[in-house]
Amino acid sequence: MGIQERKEREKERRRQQIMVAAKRVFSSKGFNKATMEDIAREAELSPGTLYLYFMNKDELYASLSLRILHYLKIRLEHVVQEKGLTPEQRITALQSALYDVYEFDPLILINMFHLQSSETLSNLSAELSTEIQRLSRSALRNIVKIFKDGIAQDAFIDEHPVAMADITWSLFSGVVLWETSKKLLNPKNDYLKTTLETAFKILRRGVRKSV
Amino acid sequence: MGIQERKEREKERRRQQIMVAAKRVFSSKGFNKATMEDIAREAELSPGTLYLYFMNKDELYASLSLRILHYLKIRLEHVVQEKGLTPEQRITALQSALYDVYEFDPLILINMFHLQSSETLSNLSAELSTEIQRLSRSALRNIVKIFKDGIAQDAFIDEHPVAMADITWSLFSGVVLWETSKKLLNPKNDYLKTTLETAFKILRRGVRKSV
Amino acid sequence: MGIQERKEREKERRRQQIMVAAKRVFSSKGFNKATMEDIAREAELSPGTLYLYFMNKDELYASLSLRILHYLKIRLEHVVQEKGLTPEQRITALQSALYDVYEFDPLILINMFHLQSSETLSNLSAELSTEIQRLSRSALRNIVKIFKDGIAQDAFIDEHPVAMADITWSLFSGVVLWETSKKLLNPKNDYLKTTLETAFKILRRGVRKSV
Amino acid sequence: MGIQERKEREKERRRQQIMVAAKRVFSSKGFNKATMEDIAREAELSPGTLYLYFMNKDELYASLSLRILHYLKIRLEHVVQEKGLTPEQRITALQSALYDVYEFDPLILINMFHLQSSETLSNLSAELSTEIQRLSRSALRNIVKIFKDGIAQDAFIDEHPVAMADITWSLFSGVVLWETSKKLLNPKNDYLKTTLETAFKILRRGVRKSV
DNA sequence: GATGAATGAGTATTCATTCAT
DNA sequence: TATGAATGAATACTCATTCAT
Repeated sequence: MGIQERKEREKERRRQQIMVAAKRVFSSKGFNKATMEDIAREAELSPGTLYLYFMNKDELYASLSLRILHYLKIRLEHVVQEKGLTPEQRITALQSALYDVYEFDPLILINMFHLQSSETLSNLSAELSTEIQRLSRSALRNIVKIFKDGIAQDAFIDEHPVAMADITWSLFSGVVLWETSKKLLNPKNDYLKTTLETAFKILRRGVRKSV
Repeated sequence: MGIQERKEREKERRRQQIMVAAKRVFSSKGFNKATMEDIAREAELSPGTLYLYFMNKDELYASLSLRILHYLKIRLEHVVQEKGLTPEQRITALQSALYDVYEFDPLILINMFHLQSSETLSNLSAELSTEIQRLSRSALRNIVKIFKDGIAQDAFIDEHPVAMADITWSLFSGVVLWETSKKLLNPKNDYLKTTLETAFKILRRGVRKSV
Repeated sequence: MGIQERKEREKERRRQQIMVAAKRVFSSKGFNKATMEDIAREAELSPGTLYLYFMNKDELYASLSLRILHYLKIRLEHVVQEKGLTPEQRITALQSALYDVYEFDPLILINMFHLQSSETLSNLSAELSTEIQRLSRSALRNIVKIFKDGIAQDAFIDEHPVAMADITWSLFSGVVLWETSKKLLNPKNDYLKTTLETAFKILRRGVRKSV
Repeated sequence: MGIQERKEREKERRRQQIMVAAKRVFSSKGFNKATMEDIAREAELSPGTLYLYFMNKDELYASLSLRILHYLKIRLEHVVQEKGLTPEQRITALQSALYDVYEFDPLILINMFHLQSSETLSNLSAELSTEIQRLSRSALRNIVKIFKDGIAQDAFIDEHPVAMADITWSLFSGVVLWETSKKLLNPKNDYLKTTLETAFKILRRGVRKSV
């Protein structure tokens, strides 16, 4: 391992350390109320150091989304590559993958949904912004593939598969947002998992080609 | 018309004037970047005057959500009261009502979805917060009714109708958020309406009781 | 009674109404935290009306001092005019008069002490400012007289009587301020009356010409 | 000197720098009209920096009182510890100590008297508020001791020594307030020192046990 | 006279970011 | 690299005062 590479690794480790701290702080205080000093304290670093690894607060925030998008990408690739599944089984696998993504980092996922249509995108470096879009697209493409295959195998109705992927993703994020908000107001309300199951059950029935 | 009533009306007109201005400013700048002074300027009033009609920035913001929730409530009541519709037709009517709500005020609707799982709820006056919840619940109850009736008439599968209502609402908000965010990144992407149609088509098929 | 005079009286009555309200509000909130609207509400008038009777907040505040200074003036005149008192008895009568002034309006008296060396004097109308000084001087002159007489009758030591009057007034206001502040911190501490008695006892002994 | 200690010193120096500036500004403009920006400018610092050393405006203000109370405490300890003084000489030493305190910082002392019965106490940190009370009490206790000793030595009349200490302190603060306010109105009036001397002369005579 | 809605100048405080060490 | 003290721009909110009715 060259010295260059070692440095690279060390730098990456630091980035991770900061992101872990940022995740905790953003999750508990929300983006606006979380201060850079909060994050620095949580990471046991000084505020100045954060700026050696991230251009600004927005970019630090966005990098968290990146992390979960990475995980999403990988999980969806697995779903598509899994062998021997019927199209409907593959949707079930997709559902399960999405739920894993939710569990990987529930609060960041929700923040990410916020980020998507928000005021923050303009502050990001072009690089980061591109990367986020690349990952999102890759994820969506894999979902599209599931529907395409289903249609090709005459298992699914012949709707536009891109739209069907969008709908699936919308359904997932909508349920997560809505159930989370209900739970915020009333912590006893924890039906996310069963609601998600019912949602996908309806989805599967809705796209299934009846004979 | 008594003098009391006239004043009441005048006051309500002022509130509307401010809300219209606030809507424009919040829509174009987002909540955080919009300043009270921006809104005052847009409303051709002084900053102080805003505080005669709204306790603080959060409350002004939330009152915009209230307005659209009122509209939602009324629209959904109509859907439920409409005579002579089959359960599936009623879902179609629901879809169309929801789309109207979206058109009534697209940006505020989206902001409201954001608001739901956000940091802002604590600053609201108890009164306003209660009102928001009351309207949301009333809206949901009407959607539940559609599914209950459908099940009672043996037209829909026998899933928990509350969950089905949640899913419908999630589907709607998810599609609106997702399509809007795609459109933000690429303004040519305007598939919201058709995506929503496909989504509800799948939904109707998904809940339909096959013979 | 001419119409002019009736108007004059009506106006004076209104001023009193406002001053009573102002006294309550200033006493409970202090000068800075009391708003003109608070006072208007307490007086069951509109804010604008206050400005028909008082030039501004400072002047309204100062007029309260005026009221207590009037009372002080009258009380001290009585002390000096009372017949057949020895010089020491007259100091006792003075003490009792001052205590009455304190009771006439405890909080305003304290506020008045504040006013005297404060930032507020410049805003007052020349008229009001002059009046306040006129009354203060008249009060002090009467105290001076007591000491002058005592010296003339060879009952008091031959110190500068103006200084002795200043000291008496200082002693009174100092005790009131100090005991009040102690009572603020610990409401059970209510020794003002007895402390004042001891103070004047010492004063009498201090100025008495020993044989 | 450790690095820790050096930092501590540097920090204390900064606090002093700010307090010196604050004193100037508060003295010339009064509490309400002095802005934090004024003070920052006077201290040649930015407004934000002030908040690194003081929680808020009230606390900065109160810290000035603290400074003079420290001085008072030390001066009174000396008076009590001084050897070989008769009780009356000790009162004279007390008078001279109090006058030193006045000269140490005339305007802040006066502000402190104002503060005592004012609206400001609630905003202070518990810590600061406690410290102020602790110092005040310590000061008073030493004055009490002088009178107790005088009584014990049969030099002073047998009045309650706590009351006598309160009266002494009241006399001092009353004279300072009153003479200062007279001087404000008429700058030629500068009799504070002689009035204070007369006041203490009367006090000494008043508490002296005549044979 | 009386009103009270509207004004708008005024300010304490926060916090992302920088930069000398 | 890392620090953390210093920065200073930015802003929600208040309230004495005015003036059209």
